[in-house]
Amino acid sequence: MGLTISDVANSAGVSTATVSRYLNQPHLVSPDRQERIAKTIAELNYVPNNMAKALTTNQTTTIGVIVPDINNVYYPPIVRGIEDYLTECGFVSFLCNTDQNLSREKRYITTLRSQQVAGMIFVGSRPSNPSLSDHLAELRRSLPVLMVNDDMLDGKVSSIGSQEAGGIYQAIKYLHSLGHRNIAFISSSVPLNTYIQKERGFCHAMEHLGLGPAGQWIFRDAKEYEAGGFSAMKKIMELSKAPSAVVAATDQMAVGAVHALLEHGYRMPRDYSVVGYSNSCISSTTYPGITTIDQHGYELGKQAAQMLVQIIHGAEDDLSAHYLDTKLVIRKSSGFCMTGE
Amino acid sequence: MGLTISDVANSAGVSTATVSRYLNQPHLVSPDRQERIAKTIAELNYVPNNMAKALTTNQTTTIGVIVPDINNVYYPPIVRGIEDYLTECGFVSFLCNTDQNLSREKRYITTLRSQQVAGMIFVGSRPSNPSLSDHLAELRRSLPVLMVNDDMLDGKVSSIGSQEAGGIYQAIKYLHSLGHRNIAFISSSVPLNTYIQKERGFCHAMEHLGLGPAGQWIFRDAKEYEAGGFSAMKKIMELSKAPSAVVAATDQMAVGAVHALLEHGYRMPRDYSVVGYSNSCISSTTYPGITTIDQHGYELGKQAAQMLVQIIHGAEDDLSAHYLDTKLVIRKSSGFCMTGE
DNA sequence: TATTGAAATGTAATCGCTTACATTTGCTAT
DNA sequence: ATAGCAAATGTAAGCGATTACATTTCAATA
Repeated sequence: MGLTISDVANSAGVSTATVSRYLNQPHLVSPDRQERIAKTIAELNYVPNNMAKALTTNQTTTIGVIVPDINNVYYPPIVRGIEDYLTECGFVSFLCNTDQNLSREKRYITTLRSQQVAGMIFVGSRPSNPSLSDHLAELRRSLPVLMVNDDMLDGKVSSIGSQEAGGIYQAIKYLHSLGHRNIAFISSSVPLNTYIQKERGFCHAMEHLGLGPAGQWIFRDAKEYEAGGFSAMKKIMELSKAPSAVVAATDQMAVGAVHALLEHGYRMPRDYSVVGYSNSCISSTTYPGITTIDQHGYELGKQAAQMLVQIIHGAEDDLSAHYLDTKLVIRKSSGFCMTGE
Repeated sequence: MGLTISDVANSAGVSTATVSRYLNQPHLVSPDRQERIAKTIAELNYVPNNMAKALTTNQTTTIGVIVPDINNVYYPPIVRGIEDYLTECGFVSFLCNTDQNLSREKRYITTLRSQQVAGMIFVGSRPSNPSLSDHLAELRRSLPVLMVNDDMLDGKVSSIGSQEAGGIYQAIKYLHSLGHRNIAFISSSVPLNTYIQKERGFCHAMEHLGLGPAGQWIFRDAKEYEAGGFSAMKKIMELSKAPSAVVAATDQMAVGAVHALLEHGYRMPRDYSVVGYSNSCISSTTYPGITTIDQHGYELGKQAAQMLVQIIHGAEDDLSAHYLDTKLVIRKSSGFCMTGE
């Protein structure tokens, strides 16, 4: 505890500079001293003080990871992907939960800046009002920043995400191929870019397939998650012209919808087909398993970390936006349309 | 970017010492200078360099949080609880995933030590071979350390956990009250303390209730999680003397068991009652919802962080082990025993 | 008015490390 | 033998903060 580089230097009978070189550029140290220093370090159980190193070199190997809520099934795979890649590269990550609360986010940014983080990754869709993200564009001017699952600051902050609109399109096309024609979309009125994107994908798909106008089929609830899906589904069931299939903007909403259906005695996929989004763990643990659009969260996180590290190493053509393809995962909540028309 | 305290001092026409005092002990600075310094800091958007502070004061406000896998539904609530409390106290947390891999854990410990963390929290049950945790007892000698959900180093490292044996006892008592007499327990042969504890709770309960000997009713699978529960349940269904209820050591195993039952056409709670452990998100999103033992993960995390902060501030009667009470959460997977005997 | 002491401020050493620059060592080429 | 050079090592300044100690300020008291 509290050993310093000069303790090691003294013990090994060399100068601090030599120890430091051994630690950072071993090839500059003669083999015999390398051995002596190595032995001393092991004996003393010396661990370099990274604070001092950071202070001299003016750079750290810490990254801030800002996430709405690690408790939301959506994020753990992404965070895990980020962490795994960063660890591989010798970085450590600070985890911060904002609950989508702007002032919490700003407070964290200040804290992370004072920690001299080498960069920050913002995970999750952002408010659709772009000015609520101005501070990120500003931040980007002095620090490597990357956004995951939101590209709305295009041209200002690099990002990576999944093809959300495309994923929903995929879902609709799949349902269409099963014979479904009346397809509802469960979204939320919470003003986040992700809902806008997915609704857009829904509208495009419906219109391309000649199932439009799509607007009438979009149901937005003020709540997100299960509760939102549940009450949106209740409204849908009351419609005189009921759809045979429902796509939800998130797996959680899909779960809520499924519960509403089960509660009414409906069965899937006989009476309704339900499709979610993200292939989070809950879509496979529910009964029936929910068909969903896999957004490859873990991979998303890994690539995000990779991009950030590239930016940090200055080896990037700067601003870019990458998109991962989504993949349809078929489970038991969806099937052929049984509504004879 | 890169502003220092002397930039602020110059700008404000005071010495660095005064600025530093303003930042740390404002009452030592006259009101007029406070105002001037505040204004300068705001104008310049100065953020103190915590590396430098850490170096001089020889203490940081960072905590290492070591978790097996943030992607496992068991941990996010705990981590979130930890993070929330730490944030409240002005700390930041490093998140580290070990996958129960000892060398990963040790590597992280070294990294965290070099980051001069003020303390570490180890989340999750540890291997039942106590010598695999010797390094934690050792670590504790030079650093505040706390364990969550494992108390096997009693007397060496403080800990907080849930009453695992008691929780299982609660579950058995509940099933007994519903008329169940033949109750199986799904555990894992992975050598973790948590399984040992829970099996112990199971045996106690069964014997106290006169349902023993309990050993014959314990089914251990080599796998954990859904897969383990699934195959354990398959074996249970093959028994000539089938139980009417099953308790699983984790919610994931319970989910696996439920799937196995559904696959065989059994219905819950008519044919089988199933109970899980931890009240993780999946126990409420499955169908039917799974009766489970709530271990209050979020609260556990909060109190863990609180204990660690106390240890850091030296305000603790040192080594202690706290246990949160568990709570039975009844859902649709359990009910009266329907097996006429 | 001179003295005193508390309050406010400043000066400068220090934390542990890196690194530019200086020095030493040990060859090679003349 | 010796200049010349590369490799290995050492010396010491500096990173941005804190803080012990020194100094200044100024109001209260004699």
